[in-house]
Amino acid sequence: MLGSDDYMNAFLEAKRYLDDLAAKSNASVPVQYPPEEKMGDLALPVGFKLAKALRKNPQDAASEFAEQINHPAIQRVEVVGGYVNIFLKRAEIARDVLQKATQSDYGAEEAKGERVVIDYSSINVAKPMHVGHLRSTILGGSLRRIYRFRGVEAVGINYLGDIGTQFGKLIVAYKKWVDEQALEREPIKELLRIYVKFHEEAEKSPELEDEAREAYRRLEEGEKEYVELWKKFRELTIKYAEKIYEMLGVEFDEISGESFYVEKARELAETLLTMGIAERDPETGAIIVDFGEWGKDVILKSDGTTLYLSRDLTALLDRVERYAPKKLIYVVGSEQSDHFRKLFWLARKLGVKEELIHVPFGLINLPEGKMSTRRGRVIFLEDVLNKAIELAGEEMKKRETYNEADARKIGVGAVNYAILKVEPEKNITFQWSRILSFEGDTGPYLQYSAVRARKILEKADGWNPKIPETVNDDEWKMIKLLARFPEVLSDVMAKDRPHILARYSYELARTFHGFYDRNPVLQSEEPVRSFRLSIVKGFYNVLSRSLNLLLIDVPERM
RNA sequence: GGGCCCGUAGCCUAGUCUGGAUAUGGCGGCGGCCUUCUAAGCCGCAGGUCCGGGGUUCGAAUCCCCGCGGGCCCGCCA
Repeated sequence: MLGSDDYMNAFLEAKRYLDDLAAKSNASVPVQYPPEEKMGDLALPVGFKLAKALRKNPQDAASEFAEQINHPAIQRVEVVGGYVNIFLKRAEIARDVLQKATQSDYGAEEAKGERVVIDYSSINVAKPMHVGHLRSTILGGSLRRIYRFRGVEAVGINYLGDIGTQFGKLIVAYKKWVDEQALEREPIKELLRIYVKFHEEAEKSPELEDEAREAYRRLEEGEKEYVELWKKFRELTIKYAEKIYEMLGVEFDEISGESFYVEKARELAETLLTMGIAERDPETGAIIVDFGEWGKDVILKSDGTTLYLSRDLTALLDRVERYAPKKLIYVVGSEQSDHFRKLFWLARKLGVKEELIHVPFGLINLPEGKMSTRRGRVIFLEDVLNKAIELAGEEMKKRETYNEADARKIGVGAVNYAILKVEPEKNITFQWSRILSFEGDTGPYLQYSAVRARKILEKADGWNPKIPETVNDDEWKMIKLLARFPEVLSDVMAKDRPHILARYSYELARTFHGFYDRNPVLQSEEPVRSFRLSIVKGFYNVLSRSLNLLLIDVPERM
């Protein structure tokens, strides 16, 4: 299993001990974290289930269960109703957790030679990136980092939409209307301009559509001039997108594209036909697949050209062959759920055994409705990022901490966190005020807590690994949260949902702000000073790692 | 008509997989806290039919069924 866990610390070991104990007693209940400090550190609602079997009331059943609890890290046990509340030995746990959480590789795992392939961003050639592209791009980029940190070789693929009839339109438009100077300055904006112009003109002169079809046909046949233009569009797009990816902190291992798979997809469609998985439509001659209750789908058009289902299937097989991954992950909008269901079904028919995961996410809409690039109802990604950076800069100037590099980190951090913290399935209505907010549950709030921590560490000249006899509630809450970091990462990988890490990071930062406010570090007497410094160090280590995994950098100052 | 997703305070949101203690936080509102490590912070107050109705269960925001509202998809676009 991915993310198996040889990462234990004393806290998680105690938790696992209780898990096993509950499992053995025929009352398998998950160990939970009690809502309040006075209810202990871990809890097992085990009494209710045992009551029937033991013919006792839940309280007595829980008491009987509690008698067998015997673990060196457990201080004491309280039975309340059907609950067994566990209180841990704070100092002992703290020593072990801090020892581990202050290591820079805390939460990482040894390389196991496993591999995953992640498909994300996958933009269309010659189209600008808008806020709608944020989710796939950031979710995928974050997952790639998380897997890699956990010792899994994640291969990030940007699978470009680089074929389709729009390229016929684009070629016609280019030859008629392109402004070379504008193309030099802002290539993608110019390509968008002529593409929009094509549609306007085609309203008046429908023969343009025929020209475009003809141009596309010649492109597919490999006419040199057209292929060169197509290559140019592709390269300009990649260059343009790379700038945005760099800003966002998103990396890829491979830039691929649908065009790579056209020929093989055609062959594959024929193969599916001979295998009896697909059939030829007697009326049109197209090759179709009957998915039963999901309906039918064309995989090879009647004119012999391929469709995205056949190309995606070919690409999937190619990825399996080249990378031999444990699983293949597609971070693609939920409107394509049916597509992936069919794609995976076909892959299974062809003997693919690897885990196939579609990570779906909802739309990003504007308050006035759906985005539409052609109608100009769209918010471009670079505009959002620039605005966020500008605003972050203004905030810094108020505090006299302004510097360009940190303003960028804060602005981008606000945007990335705003997207990553939300459960992916939900639709998001894009609102400037929300994404540009720097207070409360935001990226800058997390960054600020990290900056505060680092400032303390910079001022400290050193400390000893000492643990005082008593650990107060603020300190203890920090210890317990730090202890959970490896478990959180495992959960994220099991579900392929980075928002779990975002929520954890926020809780950690919030807890730290409270700790910071009530517990002086540098001015404290030993051994409290050293202890708190270790907590700050562990916090900084874990939070900055979490932020890194969420594509957020920690500023120097803010 | 069919399929998938979402519905938790004025707004946004966690928890739903794996049922368990008075439902998590944020924004906005009100009230406190800067002579001590950065107030992008901290503390407190107000604010809830967890969409509705049934069912299962000792126990349901969570599981099942029936509805309602919103979004997306439904063979030669991707």
